[in-house]
Order: sequence, then C-alpha cells, then structure tokens
Amino acid sequence: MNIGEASEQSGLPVKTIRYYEDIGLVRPLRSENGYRDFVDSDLQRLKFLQRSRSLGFSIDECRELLSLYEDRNRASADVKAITHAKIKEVDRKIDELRSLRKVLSELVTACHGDDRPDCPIIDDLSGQHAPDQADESTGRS
Amino acid sequence: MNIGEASEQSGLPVKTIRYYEDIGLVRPLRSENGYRDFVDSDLQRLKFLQRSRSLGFSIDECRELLSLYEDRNRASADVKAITHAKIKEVDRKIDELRSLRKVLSELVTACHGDDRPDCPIIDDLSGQHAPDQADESTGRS
DNA sequence: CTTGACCTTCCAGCAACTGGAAGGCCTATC
DNA sequence: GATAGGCCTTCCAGTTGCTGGAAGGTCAAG
Repeated sequence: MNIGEASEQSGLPVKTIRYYEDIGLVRPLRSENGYRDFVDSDLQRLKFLQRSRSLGFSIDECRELLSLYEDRNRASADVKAITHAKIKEVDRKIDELRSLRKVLSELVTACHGDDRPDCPIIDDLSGQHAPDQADESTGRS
Repeated sequence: MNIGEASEQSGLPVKTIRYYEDIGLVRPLRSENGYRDFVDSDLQRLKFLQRSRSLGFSIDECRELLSLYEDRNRASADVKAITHAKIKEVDRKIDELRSLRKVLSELVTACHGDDRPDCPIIDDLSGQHAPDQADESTGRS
C-alpha cells in the first residue's frame, strides 16, 4: 500500500506519516521504486497513533502506549496509569482555562464597549486596577 | 534601566524580553556600552505584555491590544470585541478538553488495571471497540 | 589585576507538524 | 514515442513562543 492510501485509511495526512517515519514511530518497507510500502501492521500502528494523538497523548506517550500495545504480556495497570495521568493533566488544563475565563469575563462585563476611549480591560492589562468600589486604605502615592 | 531590572520589574525573563525586542514588541534605547536601556514607557509595555500573555492572548493579539493601549482615541468596543473573541476561544478549548476527559475516564473505568494483559484502553486505541453491552444492530462485517 | 555579575550576539532546539521546491515514477491518451 | 497529470521521493524552511548555551564585552569591588 502506498502512502496515499495509508493516509486515507488512517486519517493521517501524508506529511504526518512521513514525519512519523522520521521519528521512528513506523517503519514501512520500501518498494523497488523507492516508494514506501505499508502493510497491515503498519496501518494498525498509524490508526493507533491517529486515535491516541487525537485523545491528547503526546508523541512520547504514544510511543509508550504503542510499545504496550505490541507487548502481548503487558499489564493493563500500566496502560491505566498513563491514561490516569493524562486525565489529571486534562483536569489541570480545564481548571486553568476556567480561571482564565473568569478574569476575561469580568473584564468584558466591566467594559462599557462603546466609542469612548476609556476601557477597564486596557486599564487592567496595563496594571491600573480601577479603584472601583474596593478601598485602598493606604492610598497609592 | 538595564535588562535585568526590567526583567524583575515586569516579571518577564530576560530572554523573553530580548525576544520581544526581536519581534518588535518593544524598542528600548541603547546606552553607549551597547546595553539596552529601558525607560518607563518600555517597562509599561513589558508589564502589559506579561499580563496579556498570561491571560492567553497570542503575540499577535498582544500586538493589537498594545496598539489600542497606546491609541488615546481607541473605542473601548474594539478592545471588548477582542476580549470577547478570546473568551469564546477559551470556551471552545474547555469543551474540547471536557469531551476528551469523558472519553479518557470511560476508558479508565473500563480497564480493570491489574497484571492481566487484556486492556480495554489499548483495544479502543487500536480501533477494536469491545461490544460491551452496547448493541450494534447492524453488526460489523 | 582579577573575579564575578552583568550584558551582548548568534546559533540551536523544543513539539508536532506543514508548506514548498525540485525532481523521479507510472499510467493513460494521442 | 511524446506528453500530461497524479502520485511519489528528499530536503529545507517556517510555524509559536520562547529557552539554553557558547563566546565574548563591560563594569564595579576588592
């Protein structure tokens, strides 16, 4: 199977497949004409990669998962541990984004959004926290 | 002010500040000895960049916000629009991560996680959806 | 005068691709 | 047999936003 069909079957772009070969994630044979020749097990690997990448595993994690995939004696606990760590990572990212969202939406709410130049968003970004209703008892010099 | 102090004051690493100069985000003067000399307005820009980057704005968005920041006649609506778009982007990312999390946690739940080699996570990644209790009325050929 | 902290430039690398140039191969049609 | 188009090859460069390191200049203190 040529790279074009492997691309179609796996859902990975041709360029990406070549890249994956470069970094040793897949090792297709070569035909006499120099074309890559993907056999069924190569295709399985590509599909595996497509799916695990889309689930947010890094290339290195995919490498690890692939070797477990191909180890008929693996312990499922190993796979579970990697997946669990990934969930925690995703949770961290969600939390981060949520607090980001909170700040941004506070800014948007505070901004009247009209033709006038004064803008609480810019003020905040530039480090001037409008006193609003908060009291700064010491009073900035 | 030398770059070291600018770094301390702005909270940006020295390397990052040099990089920001490279890409034209800040243009400090130079002293006779060739050292960068940051004046107050440079520092303001750096602080602005630090804050807006940490809020998830891309370099290009920061550039845009900076020019609004320095435009005394800007309309706050413009700033609000950019911020609003960023919120929507954050929302999209959160949604993506949430659905990712869902799949991952389903996998973890399905995996018994012991010494045995059979592993629903690997099965899923390799495209073999275990029939479980779901009915596939058509039955895959 | 030397030490050490600071500063400079330039080059390389990270992740994970993506785009493009220049050229070889293969099949079909005229 | 020539040519067109579609596939394939390699290699190099660019993306984003920095970060690390080497090699060397500058400055203040002891």
